Amino acid sequence: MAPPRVRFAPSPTGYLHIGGARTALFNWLWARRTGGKFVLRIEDTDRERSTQLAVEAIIDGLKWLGLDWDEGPDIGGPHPPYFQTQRLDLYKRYAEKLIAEGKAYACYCTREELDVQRKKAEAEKRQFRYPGTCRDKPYDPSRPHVIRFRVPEHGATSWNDLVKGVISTPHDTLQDEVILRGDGVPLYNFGAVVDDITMEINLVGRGDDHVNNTARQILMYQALGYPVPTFAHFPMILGADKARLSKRHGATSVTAYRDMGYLPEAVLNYLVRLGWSHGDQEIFTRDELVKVFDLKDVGATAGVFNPEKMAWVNHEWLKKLSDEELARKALPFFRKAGLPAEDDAKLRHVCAVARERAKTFGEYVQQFRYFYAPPQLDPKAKAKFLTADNRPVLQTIRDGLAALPALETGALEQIFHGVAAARGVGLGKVAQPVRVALTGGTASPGMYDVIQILGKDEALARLDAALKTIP
RNA sequence: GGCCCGUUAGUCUAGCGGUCAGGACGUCGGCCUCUCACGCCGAAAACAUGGGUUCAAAUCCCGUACGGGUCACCA
Repeated sequence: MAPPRVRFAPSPTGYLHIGGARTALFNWLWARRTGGKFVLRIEDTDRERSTQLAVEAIIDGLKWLGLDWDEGPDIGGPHPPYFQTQRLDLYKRYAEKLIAEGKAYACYCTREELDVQRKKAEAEKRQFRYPGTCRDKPYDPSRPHVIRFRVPEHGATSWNDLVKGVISTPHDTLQDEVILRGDGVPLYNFGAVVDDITMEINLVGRGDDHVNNTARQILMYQALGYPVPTFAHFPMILGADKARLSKRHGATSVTAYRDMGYLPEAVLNYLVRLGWSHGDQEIFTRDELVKVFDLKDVGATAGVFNPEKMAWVNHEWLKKLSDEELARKALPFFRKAGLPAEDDAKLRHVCAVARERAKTFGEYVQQFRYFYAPPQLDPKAKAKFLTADNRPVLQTIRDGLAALPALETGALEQIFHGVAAARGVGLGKVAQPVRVALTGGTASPGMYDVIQILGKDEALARLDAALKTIP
């Protein structure tokens, strides 16, 4: 069998959506797995909504995820161009071929006329379908017209969907749909078919929402005299309320997750598990996926996007990175928050303690900004721990620290344990007041780490500041 | 509403006629412990429903309910 040629064909009407990213991922994986080709095509025939900005956003998103294409915009390929609006003559040629063979025809009905009929049908609670008014009218290119595809009136078209099995669509649910607008721009079903034919796409993997387009497209392949590709329809991604995932469910763009401090490996990993599985395995590297991914293992049921699990996956990936990698990747997030972080030993130490405690770089900044900015004193923590009773504890720790030549863990241990022993209390009684003084709150990494990260001067300054708040 | 697709714990899923229905996120409890987190141990939690077929059904068939998709000179 010829190596698969698959494609991702987004319409540039917005950013790269989570759902689109997964569609791209499944196609990409299949191509990489089988040694096939992955083609990127921009379906920009909706001129009202398509923008150059969106094209760039989508390309950015794909690149960030590491989903590289073998043919497409900016790199070209054997079947250019890769923007539909630059292929208009092609659609026209194919449409004329259909007209010449009586498989398509010009329709002179105006939008207004059709709207009237549609309204009437609606009023009568009838299903409106184009009645074939112009089916047998002679072709007069000089009159304003659209081109309609002639659909067989009887019978049904079926195909064996790679993920859903056999699906059949009765022809009487179809209509002679418009394939070319008055201005010569193709409609989705026709444009996609002509492009998939000319780009030699032999496996079409796309979202579930295209199932109802498939029969008409198959009819077009047949009318045009080309082999019908294999189809695979991936289940939808839903929001928590089981409605199709949309903005109101929260962040749905891939780049939003990038900006929140997710790793592309993690986003990919989470997405691939939504609708696909490989035994009990949860964490996959890209290379592993390329080895084991199979379209046959894609499930048929829609899945709910679960941000908590995605965060968990990201955490798993973050935990694998070295302190150096972590620091390098986290740096921009601290900077963006206006914090004076540098790619230095301090940041590496911050990341070392953050690694087990935060799931995204966004959380790194949120949870550990006190390493780079004055602590925000939590009133409840202050009331409980920055008390007159604890003054001697803070003072002793402060003096012990001040006398220390270097902030070695062993030395810090000695100070803290010494104070605890002298007062006959547990370490917690000593550490908590200090923690509040140093970080502003009652939850933080271990005290020795915190002190080492802050450095002697800053630690002393914060202890002094805390002592001043105690009457 | 017509047509199409789907239905295993709150969520993602394994299962492909005989399993104590497995794993993961989340939740709860415990251990560890200077707090938090990590880690480890443990718990609760699912085959939508009614009929068939079969010695045997989460697995096959039909109905019902529920959910989703789609019905444009959008994609």
